[in-house]
Amino acid sequence: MAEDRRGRAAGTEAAAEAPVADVRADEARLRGFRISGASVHAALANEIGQRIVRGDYPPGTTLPNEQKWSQTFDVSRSAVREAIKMLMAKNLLVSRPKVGSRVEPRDRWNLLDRDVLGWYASAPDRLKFLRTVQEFRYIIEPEATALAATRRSEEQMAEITQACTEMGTARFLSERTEADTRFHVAILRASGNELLVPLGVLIESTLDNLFGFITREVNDLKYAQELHEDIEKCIRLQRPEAARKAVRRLLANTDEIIGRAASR
Amino acid sequence: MAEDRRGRAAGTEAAAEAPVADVRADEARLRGFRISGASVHAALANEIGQRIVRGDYPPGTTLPNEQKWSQTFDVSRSAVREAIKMLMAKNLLVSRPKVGSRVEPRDRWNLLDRDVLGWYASAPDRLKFLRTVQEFRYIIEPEATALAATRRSEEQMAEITQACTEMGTARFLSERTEADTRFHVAILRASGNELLVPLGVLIESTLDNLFGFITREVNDLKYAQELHEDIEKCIRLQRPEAARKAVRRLLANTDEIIGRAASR
DNA sequence: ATTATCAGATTTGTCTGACAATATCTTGAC
DNA sequence: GTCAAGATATTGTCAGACAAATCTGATAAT
Repeated sequence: MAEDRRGRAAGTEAAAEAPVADVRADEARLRGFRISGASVHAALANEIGQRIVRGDYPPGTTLPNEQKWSQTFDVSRSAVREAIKMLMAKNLLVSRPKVGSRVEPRDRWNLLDRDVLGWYASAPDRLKFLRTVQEFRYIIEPEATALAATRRSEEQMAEITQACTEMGTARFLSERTEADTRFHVAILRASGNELLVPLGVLIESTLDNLFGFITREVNDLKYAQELHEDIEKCIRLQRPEAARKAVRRLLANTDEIIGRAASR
Repeated sequence: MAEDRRGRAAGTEAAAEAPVADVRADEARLRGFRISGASVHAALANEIGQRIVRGDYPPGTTLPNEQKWSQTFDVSRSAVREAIKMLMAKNLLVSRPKVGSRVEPRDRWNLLDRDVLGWYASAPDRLKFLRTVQEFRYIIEPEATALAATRRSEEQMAEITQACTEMGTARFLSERTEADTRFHVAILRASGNELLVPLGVLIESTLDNLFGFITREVNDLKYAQELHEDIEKCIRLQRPEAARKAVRRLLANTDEIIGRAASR
């Protein structure tokens, strides 16, 4: 039901023979994304972005040209172009006339972008990724929380407190994870430094990745909840130094969970 | 000259009369960007993005529709769409059929993106921006440098050293600033944590903004150079704690320069 | 009176086909 | 061998059409 679409441009001739199976698979993958509600260009950006981050097209190489993509996925060139523009906006590639779209060196990628981080997180070695994020959190979160302890407004405090209690009363793990994320992001917002807020994607990514690991021990959840409440209390009482330490304890706990997952 | 832009919700007919002059001005501005080498969609993304960050279209409001942009700037709808897709990729807006493109809340913006940061930096209050970035650097750079001191490879060390010496021998301020940026970014790379690298844009932004302030005192440059060399030495000798302190001294010096500029 | 359903209108989404601009590569002249 | 001019491939830009989604308001049913 999908193969009949291929009718359009059998192209010149060469590409038509060999990659038939591949093309089928590509289409299937794209359809798979599309039915998940996204538009064509979004699904394309997702697919191509994932391939780049995954390493299918290493930095410095040029991607297939627009017409090729358009044939491969049986979509219009406009859709391909819009997808590529999105990836350009994330610094994954640059494109110039006649030369095509070249993958940028990794250290230019906008790794702290939600999508890019998502593609990056789905890389083969998740544990390594998690450890990198955790190291980053060790740098950011204690200081951000200390700032929050001194600068938070009452509204911000209320958000933090609410997220914390909702973590405790959540009845599903998904619900709890959502509140957990909200808790940490609220702290970043309360830090009073706008530049810290975008780093919330890192926390989101960590917790989403961790999602598969936890659930096991009830005691773990209980202890983690205590650690969160400690942090909430430090911010409420405006104790920056204590807040720093409380956050470090929580991160250490998270590290431990990751470590246990790694040794399984 | 900003209040007349507010023609938006004038709705169906009112908007047609008044903004004739504006349209001219808009076109002129766009041409101005275009002759600076960029493509149409890039120039458009720049213009619209800047307007959003500047606050012309506050979060939650709906932008003019695609046809309106296309008329205003006398470009094709495709170009507008590609520009908007770029801004979507930076989380500045979301667009849905029939409802239009809505500006996202500020805390969803990808503030650590190079372009967004650039637009943000050109806001009315540069000093405030600089102070925010500096606070962020205080959090990140000492730790990143400490990590670099323990983990740097020989190649990475060479890069750092080279950038440092080139800072010293630079004959133009622009050259020096470039080497300065390269120095700090090399340290981030050497930290061994990939997530730190994208934060280089912050340093780049700071130094670019500072560009207008310095030059004055030769002694300042000399002292700053010493501070950089201290950092280089700490990394070379693998002294993380000393590196942390050296970076804090440099940041304090930068703060002082900013403070002096502020009081003028 | 409130809710449910449907028709119409508006805006983005997608496709198509054409031509322009640009950079690379090739060919030819010197 | 070097340099210049042209061929060529690829993105950039444009115009116009239709599809899909969703908001609005009107009408009908409970």
